[in-house]
Amino acid sequence: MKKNQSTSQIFDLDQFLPYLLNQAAEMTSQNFQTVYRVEYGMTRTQWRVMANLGKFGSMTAAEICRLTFIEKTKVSRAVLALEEKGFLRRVAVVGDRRSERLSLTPAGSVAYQALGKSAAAFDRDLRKRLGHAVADTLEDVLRTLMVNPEGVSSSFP
Amino acid sequence: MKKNQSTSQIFDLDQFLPYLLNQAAEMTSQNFQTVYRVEYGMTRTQWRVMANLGKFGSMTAAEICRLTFIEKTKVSRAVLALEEKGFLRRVAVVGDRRSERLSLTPAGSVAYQALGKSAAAFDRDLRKRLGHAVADTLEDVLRTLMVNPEGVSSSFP
DNA sequence: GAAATATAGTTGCATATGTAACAGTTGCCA
DNA sequence: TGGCAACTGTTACATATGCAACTATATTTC
Repeated sequence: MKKNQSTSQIFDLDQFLPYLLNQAAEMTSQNFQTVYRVEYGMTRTQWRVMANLGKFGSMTAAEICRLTFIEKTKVSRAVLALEEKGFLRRVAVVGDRRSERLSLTPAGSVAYQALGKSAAAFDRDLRKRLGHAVADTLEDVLRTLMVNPEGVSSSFP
Repeated sequence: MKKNQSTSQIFDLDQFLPYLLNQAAEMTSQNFQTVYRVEYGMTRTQWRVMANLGKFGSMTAAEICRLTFIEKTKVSRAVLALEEKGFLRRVAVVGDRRSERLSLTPAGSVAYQALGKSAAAFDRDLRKRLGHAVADTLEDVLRTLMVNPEGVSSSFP
């Protein structure tokens, strides 16, 4: 691998936040993936949807979209898949026949608890490797970022 | 959206680093995506590969994999696509006939410069929205994380 | 209160991706 | 040397995803 000296650097990848975040996300997710995949035949999207339902109890698909930044078609299909596995149920929303309130079934909750336990163990392991100070800082910053999403998706390009 | 009080929380999504990183990555990447997609018909993977070649001048596919945590088949296909667009060329490595040294063609460099310019603008915009202090902290931590990947992919599960 | 506009969610189709299996090459070491 | 393990990169096939278009329902606006 040879460093490129020729071009005047307008742009340095190492400072590009979306890129850094992608790397980090990929790096940290890659191993946990095998847990929900081999044990429950779930995809990342399905796990993410399940985790949100586990946390919030019940939500509509649109709420999941807004909260997770996952595309609505991806959510739609994840919901269908989770329903077919018997992990999720839909209940009509009174007063709005467009949307449905989603929640985990008992079986879904059991799976969520089990996965959650693995996830917690994975997270502890990860934090140990990163160092607790770094991990805590990272968590704070990411949470700040999550809390202020308003501007992020607005004006570009 | 109704908060779930019933289950004793073994696991809180808000503290799960891989999840937070995924959200953040998705959130920040979503808009920039349209730039390389509509202007060059490129995918995220292709852009990531190109950006690395732009930065490092020349690398093998395996080096890209190690550096970016992108799967080798994904890299393989991105390389093929970039080659077909005329953005990338392969040169045999002397002394090892398994691998090829990859680099951008002049056309590829031009595209990279243009995308880099857009990316830099996007990043400035993002940092402004996050606040510079937060953005700088985030960058530092992510870079720290990148520099110490050794442990991350090792022991779990 | 009718028409225009916005929203929730799904579907069709092309494309991208993941996993496993593979071919070819190299390194090791007995 | 020979043979086995490790490595680089590609391919096959099933699955997941992205985008646009669509249905159905709500909301706004005049």
